[in-house]
Amino acid sequence: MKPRVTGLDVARLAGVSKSAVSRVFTRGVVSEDVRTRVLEAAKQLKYRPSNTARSLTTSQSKMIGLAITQLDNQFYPDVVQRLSDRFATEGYRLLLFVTHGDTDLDPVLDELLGYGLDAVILASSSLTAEIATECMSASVPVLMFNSVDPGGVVPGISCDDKAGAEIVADHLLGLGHTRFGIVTGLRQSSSSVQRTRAFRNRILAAGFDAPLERSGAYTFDGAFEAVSSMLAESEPPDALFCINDHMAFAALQAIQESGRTPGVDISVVGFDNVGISNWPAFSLTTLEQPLQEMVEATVGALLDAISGRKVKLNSSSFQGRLVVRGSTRQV
Amino acid sequence: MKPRVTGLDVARLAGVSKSAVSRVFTRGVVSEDVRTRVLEAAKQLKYRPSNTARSLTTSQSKMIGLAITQLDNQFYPDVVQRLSDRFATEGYRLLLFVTHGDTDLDPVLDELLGYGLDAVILASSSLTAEIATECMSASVPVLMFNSVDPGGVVPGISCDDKAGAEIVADHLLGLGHTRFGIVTGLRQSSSSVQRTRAFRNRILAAGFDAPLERSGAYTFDGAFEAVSSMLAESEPPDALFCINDHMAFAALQAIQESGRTPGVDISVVGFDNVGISNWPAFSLTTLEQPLQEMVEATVGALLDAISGRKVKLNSSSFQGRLVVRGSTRQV
DNA sequence: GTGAAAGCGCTAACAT
DNA sequence: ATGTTAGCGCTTTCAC
Repeated sequence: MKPRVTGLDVARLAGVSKSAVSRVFTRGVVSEDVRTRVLEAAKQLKYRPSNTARSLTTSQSKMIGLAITQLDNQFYPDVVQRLSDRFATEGYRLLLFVTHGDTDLDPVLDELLGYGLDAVILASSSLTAEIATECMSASVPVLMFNSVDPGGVVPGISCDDKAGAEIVADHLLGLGHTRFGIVTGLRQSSSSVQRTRAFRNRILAAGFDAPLERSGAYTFDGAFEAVSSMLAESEPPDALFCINDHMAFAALQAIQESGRTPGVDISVVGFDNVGISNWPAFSLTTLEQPLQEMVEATVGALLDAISGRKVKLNSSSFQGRLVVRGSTRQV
Repeated sequence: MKPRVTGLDVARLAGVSKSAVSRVFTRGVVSEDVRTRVLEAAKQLKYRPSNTARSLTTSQSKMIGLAITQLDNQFYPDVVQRLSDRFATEGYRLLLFVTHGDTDLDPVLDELLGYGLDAVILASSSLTAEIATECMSASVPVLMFNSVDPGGVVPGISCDDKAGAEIVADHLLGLGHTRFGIVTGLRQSSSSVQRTRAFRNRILAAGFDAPLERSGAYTFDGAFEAVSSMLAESEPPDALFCINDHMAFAALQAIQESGRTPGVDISVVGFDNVGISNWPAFSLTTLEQPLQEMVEATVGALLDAISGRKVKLNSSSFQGRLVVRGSTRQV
């Protein structure tokens, strides 16, 4: 239980003042002489400035809050990884708030605000609006990731769901499919709603029956169930659009289990292009989200907001691209 | 840019002193009357104690550092999720340090120590020893997760690799297999080394040739390559032990691509029992790590260390159990 | 039970 | 360029 090494210790050893030490570690103006002496003393003492104390004076914690769900959907670990990487190079770290459907929001809120985060990213489809407005009123920059605020007040970075779903529909239509099904996510999820609507409209506009719709609730089991039930219909779809890859994997397996072959008897398209989509076992045709671009935009926007360069964040959406693999009928 | 609401603001509104407010929010001794008035004022002002300021006085940040790699291996997101959940209920949050093979350690180290973390968990096979000793010398409790320090100085929570690998070997032996292969991880990874050694020894002890060994470098592609090359041998193995599930999935697919059927022509066993192991597409026989127990132990130990109840942490390992599925030959 | 005062380790004016 | 000073928002003796 040795007492913490403080800036004062370093100052004394280097024969300078506290402020000199501070300046060295904040890239302030210092003579080369002092700098080296301080650095030397610091190394000797193994001194590191306390981020906590620094936060108190600068009111910059160098921490970004990340609220996220569903780490079993590979899309999210990927998001975490990339956000963490980009922010790390900017000197920020992510403080994690993994939420569940049944998480009570209030305490989380208290915490979020209590930690003095420099910004908050909401990458979970639920619990967004409430927390977001609280953050905004506490003037903490907030951004939604991969979903958009229906109320239009919380800025968000997302994929162009409408355009993406239309590309998917067009692809399926182009393949000559005639009976469509769609596996949706959660009702409160903007992306699920958008993608579903856009897909449906496109199919209708092409003169076909409205797609069969079933919710997979964003879970593997839910989607498996949904697809199995669709396949049991008298006239099952010959083309399936799954709102995300995670559920598409379930679809693929439900189809196989029913004795059909994906890409032959029935086409399946996902959304995200997560890492395992290209595994031979799946070879999933999917609409790729430009994840790195989205992350880049998120980091950029938040950094702007933190530095005060740009007070008001605005939403932006990015265009995905279709990655055609074996799960859709070959022409 | 409204100024932060401070405890003093609440005190004034409630007509009490700063200390009274503090006591209310730290479960100190306060009269019921004061408590309600303070709470009332706090709510009205939307006051939350600053965790930063609190940290400075208490030297408890309520944050745990988590260093981790390989978020594309589902095992780790699962670890993150569970650790986050358990710690959250104890009032702690995880600060994330996602590292890569090429990450430069020094800056990460500075940060780790700078943030004033209450404890650190090292769940990445690399970069462990160096950081760990630094933490220990700064008297920050450290624990390795899912790997053990070869030097024996850093305490760790892990699965009993030796026992696990032996169970796997025995199972394969019991199935009547005769030619074995093993897909290893990284040389610097203790679990890889332990599992490999124990498996090999068991096979040798049973009177068979030493297993073919190939490194998959913990990556999908690496493992795919490794297995493909094994299958191209003149006498390919009829049973494969993959050091972890992530690589076992690659093995399964490499086998399929070679025209063979896992569970029929060749048995495959993994290690971890990650969420997708039971997906029909894989149906992977695997040695399940008692993850929740391990997490429980980690949280418990760290909490003890933080509170000072127990100064010296010790290592412990947990017994896994074999989950038999379709990827191994049916008897 | 409550308030006053000291101080956690740092940064940022302000002097010099 | 460097040192002095005054806090940042909180907890915690210490008196009362």
